[in-house]
Amino acid sequence: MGGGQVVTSERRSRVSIEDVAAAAGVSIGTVSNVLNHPGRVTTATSERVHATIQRLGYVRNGMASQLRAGTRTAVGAIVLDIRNPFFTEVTRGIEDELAQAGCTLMIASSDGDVEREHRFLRLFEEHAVAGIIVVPSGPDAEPLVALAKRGVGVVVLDATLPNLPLSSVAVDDVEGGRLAVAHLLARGHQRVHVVTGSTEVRQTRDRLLGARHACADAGLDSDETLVPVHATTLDSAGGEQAMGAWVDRYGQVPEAIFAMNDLLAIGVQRSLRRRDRYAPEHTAVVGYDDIDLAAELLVPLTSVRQPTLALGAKAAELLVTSPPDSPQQVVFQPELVIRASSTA
Amino acid sequence: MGGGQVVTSERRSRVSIEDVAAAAGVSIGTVSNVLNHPGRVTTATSERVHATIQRLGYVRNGMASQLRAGTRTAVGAIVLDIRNPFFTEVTRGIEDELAQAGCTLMIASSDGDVEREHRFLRLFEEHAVAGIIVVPSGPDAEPLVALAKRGVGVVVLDATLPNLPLSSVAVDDVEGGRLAVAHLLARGHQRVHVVTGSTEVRQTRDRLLGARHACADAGLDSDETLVPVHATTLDSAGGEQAMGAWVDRYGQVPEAIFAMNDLLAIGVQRSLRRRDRYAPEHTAVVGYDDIDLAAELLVPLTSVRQPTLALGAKAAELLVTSPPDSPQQVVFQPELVIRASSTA
DNA sequence: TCACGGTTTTGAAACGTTTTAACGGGGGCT
DNA sequence: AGCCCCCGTTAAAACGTTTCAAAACCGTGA
Repeated sequence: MGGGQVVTSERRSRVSIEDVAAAAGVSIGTVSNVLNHPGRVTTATSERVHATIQRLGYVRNGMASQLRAGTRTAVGAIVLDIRNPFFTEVTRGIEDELAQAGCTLMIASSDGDVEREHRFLRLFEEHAVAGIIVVPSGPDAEPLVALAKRGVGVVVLDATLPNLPLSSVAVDDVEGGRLAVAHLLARGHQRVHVVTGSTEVRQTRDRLLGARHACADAGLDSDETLVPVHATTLDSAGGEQAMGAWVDRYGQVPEAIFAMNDLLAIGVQRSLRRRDRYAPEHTAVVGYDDIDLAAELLVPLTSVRQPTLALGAKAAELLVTSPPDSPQQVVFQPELVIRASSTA
Repeated sequence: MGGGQVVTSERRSRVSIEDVAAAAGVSIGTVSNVLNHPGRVTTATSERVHATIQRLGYVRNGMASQLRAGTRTAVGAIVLDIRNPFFTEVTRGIEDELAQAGCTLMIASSDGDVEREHRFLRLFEEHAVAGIIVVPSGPDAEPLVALAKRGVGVVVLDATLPNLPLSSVAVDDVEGGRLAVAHLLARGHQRVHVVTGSTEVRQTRDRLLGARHACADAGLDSDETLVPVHATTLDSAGGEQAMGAWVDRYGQVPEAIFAMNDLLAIGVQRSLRRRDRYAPEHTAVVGYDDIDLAAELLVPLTSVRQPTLALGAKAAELLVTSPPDSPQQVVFQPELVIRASSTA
């Protein structure tokens, strides 16, 4: 052997377990044992094999390995928008928890597009992930149930599907919406403009419902009090565009605005500012998520805080531990963080 | 058939191509053909097979498929910090470009930890990705070269490794550092405190070098002009901690600060503000990356803008198109965006 | 010396696909 | 009628592992 590794410059096919076995003068099974059951093998052979592996630069083919052993170690996560700090923070919570179980996370962004979500679901399933943590883009949970039926672990994140056999982790969005709007009403505002994305998304619907509860609690007619403003995307550009269009159309600025997330709220602030129409003392803005930077914006943003890390960690925990036939539903409570944008 | 799908509640093993073949009354090969070479098969059988697939809820096992066919469709990306908007933006650029090639992206965050980076490199290689786009955490590129030698596509992102056989995409960080510090010096500052992460990271070293060039251009001794302040993490918490410790120790506030990224800069602003020592007219701050929110901070942040989307897209393009034996190195130019944090 | 228990090692089967070469059955052509 | 060729289909080999039953080994006690 000695010096044989120069021949390895063969670019084509990766070196396989068979090559290692041949070079080390043992059988394929032994090499496999060295890798997977170190106890079953003499330290002498173990060392020899390890040396050979090193020398040839062998790397186990995970496809084949998983195909045969059925071990699934990767977990997929589908979030609504990877650029939203809320989701990356949640992602962090998931990853930390998964690391303890020896799993790794691959992340995909559905951009709120049901089509894309389905594509990624299929992709992950084809790649035989151990499980999928998904923030649903639409109300139709049927594909998820089917997925679970086929034996893939599924945890629904940031949504509750009460009468379905799926584990889920969520924050009480009805309460969040109520907190936000109750705050605005308590400060004497008569009318609240609500900047939303698609109302297909459950978060939006629940927060709107909470907003209506707040109106009812204050003895107001919610249909008169709440005015929807529709944004096409859920990021700052979407908020800017939506509020800008509204202002341009009606020639005035709302007295109170509740945005479905902080990025939208920031977009709202931006659009008013660009038009020289932003006076925090005349226009109250409340966001949602309480992203890290909310406190340090030009006008610090009042926002509904969600326990992001805990949310992600719990989702991962459920995925890893909970038996598929007894799904569990966890709901966290949100918290209102009051800052200058609503109290100037 | 009708109603037969209820029996599918068989929880255990997923339905395989063999089951479909049996149920449809054709051979395994034919089912495979229906899936992969629709042209080779009669529309009649095709329809029958498709119906069966639908009925049984068959999903192709990607592991086995890739094992046999060698088709690799997934691409891995390892970034320094997934919570940094700069990287998620780059990620978006990658994904958009990859989508055109029919590939999908899985993302991992190394947190600047060489150990973690290696783990993910190994993981991706084991999962037989088509290629890996990596933002290196350390100066040692040897593992990457070895990886490329083994036939995995590798593109180095946000780093240039001139004398190595790897494609890379980067922004001229020397120029970026020069721009930032030249701006501060031009505004009459005598001393610039530079908030850095690990100097192992090339970005840091290059930007420091650029900073020194700026000093030289201004006829100043860079060792006297530039004062390093070390942060342990590259996020806002790291910046806050580092600058806070510095201020507490020396009892004064620097006149000019150049932070290695915007999150650090925001942390710096936060730490000064928390101590009631932040007066933008007395302390100039310049960040790096020009994240989306930089313009809308309490004190809008002067920053060095990098072409994030183009960066990601180019990396993906190189990965997909460039032949492994003729690596290509692309360098973009940064741009200084001046705001109130340095000109109050 | 031999049978024996225990540890290492081996060979072959299996995982679920894709692929290739062989196969059979119709036309169209002579 | 016979031949050939083409098209759709099939059986079997291959992909790179893990696993499991069986074989080889090794020192021991009889």
